[in-house]
Amino acid sequence: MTSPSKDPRNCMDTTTATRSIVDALTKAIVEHRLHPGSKLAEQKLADHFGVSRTLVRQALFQLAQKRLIRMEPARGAFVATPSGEEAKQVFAVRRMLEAEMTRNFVRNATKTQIQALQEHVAQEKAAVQRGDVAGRTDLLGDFHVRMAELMGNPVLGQILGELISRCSLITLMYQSDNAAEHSAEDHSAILKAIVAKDETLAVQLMEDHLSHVEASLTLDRKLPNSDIAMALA
Amino acid sequence: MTSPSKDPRNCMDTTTATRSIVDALTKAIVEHRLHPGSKLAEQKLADHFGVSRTLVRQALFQLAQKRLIRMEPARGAFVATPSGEEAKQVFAVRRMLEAEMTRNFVRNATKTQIQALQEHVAQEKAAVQRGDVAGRTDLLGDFHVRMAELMGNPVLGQILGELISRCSLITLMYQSDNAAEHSAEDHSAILKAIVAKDETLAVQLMEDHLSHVEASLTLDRKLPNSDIAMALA
DNA sequence: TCTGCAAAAAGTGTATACAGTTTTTGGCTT
DNA sequence: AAGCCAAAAACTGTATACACTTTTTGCAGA
Repeated sequence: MTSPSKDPRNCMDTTTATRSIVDALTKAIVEHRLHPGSKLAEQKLADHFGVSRTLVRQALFQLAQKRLIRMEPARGAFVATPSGEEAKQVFAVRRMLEAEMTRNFVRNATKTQIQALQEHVAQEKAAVQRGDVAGRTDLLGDFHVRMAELMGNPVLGQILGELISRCSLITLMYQSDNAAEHSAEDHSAILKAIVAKDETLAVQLMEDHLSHVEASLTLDRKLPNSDIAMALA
Repeated sequence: MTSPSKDPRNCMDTTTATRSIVDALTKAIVEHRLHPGSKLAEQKLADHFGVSRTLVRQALFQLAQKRLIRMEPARGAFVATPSGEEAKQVFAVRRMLEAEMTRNFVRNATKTQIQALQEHVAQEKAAVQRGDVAGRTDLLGDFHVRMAELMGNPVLGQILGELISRCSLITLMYQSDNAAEHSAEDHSAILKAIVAKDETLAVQLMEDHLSHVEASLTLDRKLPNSDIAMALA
């Protein structure tokens, strides 16, 4: 490349550049288009996004902080392969946060907010029925983030969003059967309890829901997929 | 502190370089040696740490993700000035997490773990009595992180650690009177309830403790300090 | 003296260069 | 043919270069 100065194609917004790479990679990982253990070579990503390695590296560091990838010194970045132990911890934290979140939601939610959740659940059901796997996974996770945001607590929303992203990796690695339809039903039941202002029931259903999702995984199993995938890569 | 000499040999562990900058800046912010709103010029930091701007920038991006600094496009990085609204949200999340954490701790903690916490509280009291402000602040926050780690849940520990770092900034900006001694007493009371295996009381005391810390702040006032400081900078 | 503006200085955003390390490749030995 | 070592290729880690933006400085005019 011998054109050092003016590049006519330089129309990319400055601060948005790194963020858009983070978002694209996050989406690819969460949507399971990048598998756990996959190598993320900097130059290849740079070529793909049409930027230099500098921006790719910044994005990779941020993803590492979100635990969606892991970086090994001098070896590069790989899509994370969370252990069963870590998976249990993530679910434990989610239960802590979401139980209390549900309690507060029952107490303080306005009609408009409840209506927003109802529309969301309707979308979930539609996605499940039309067999839209990608959209379904997205919506099922978004239910929880949406609830956090509706509570007017972006701090909670962001933490929960990151935990849910990690759960996306976890469910991919450890899923035994697909409990997605069941999740949509769980959400519906939780919402019904919220509408009825039954605080105790709503909290209980939320905890049960998360425990059920966790229980549907085989967290105590070996890690066959990722290790073999890496070994063969 | 003078920066270490430039070593021609590559003896610095690769991943440790950026991390050490993050840790140093985090410590400086949490220990209130860098005030909210202060400009963090990249070249100055680079000179101070004896590295290039590249590593400083990586560190700054990570600090921005931890919300300890904010980055404005083309204007640079500044120590964060969390709003009262954000402060309330952080405390709300802490209450959610730590209430449940305390409950689990009462149920599952071993004698060794309780003993570790007791030693920690003893250290707190010592620091308070000898008037060691920096060590005191550090230890008071660490009590909560230590508890999370003792539960065998590093995921929780990290999230809590980041929230507590943010609280350090918050207390600096909004503190009206110094409730540090009172915090040490609170910790002592919580621990007593844990030893007595009184789950309900321990949880209640923890919630009260956090509410008390939050209440000791004047979160609803305008932000005079930081704005003026920045305007005069 | 104060205001306005242009030039300079400083600073950020991105690309590229280069050194050191890891991985791959290819040939040589057994 | 299989295994092992050396050279090459690929890749990561850090520094530097350069374009563009913001801030400061200095001077002319009112």
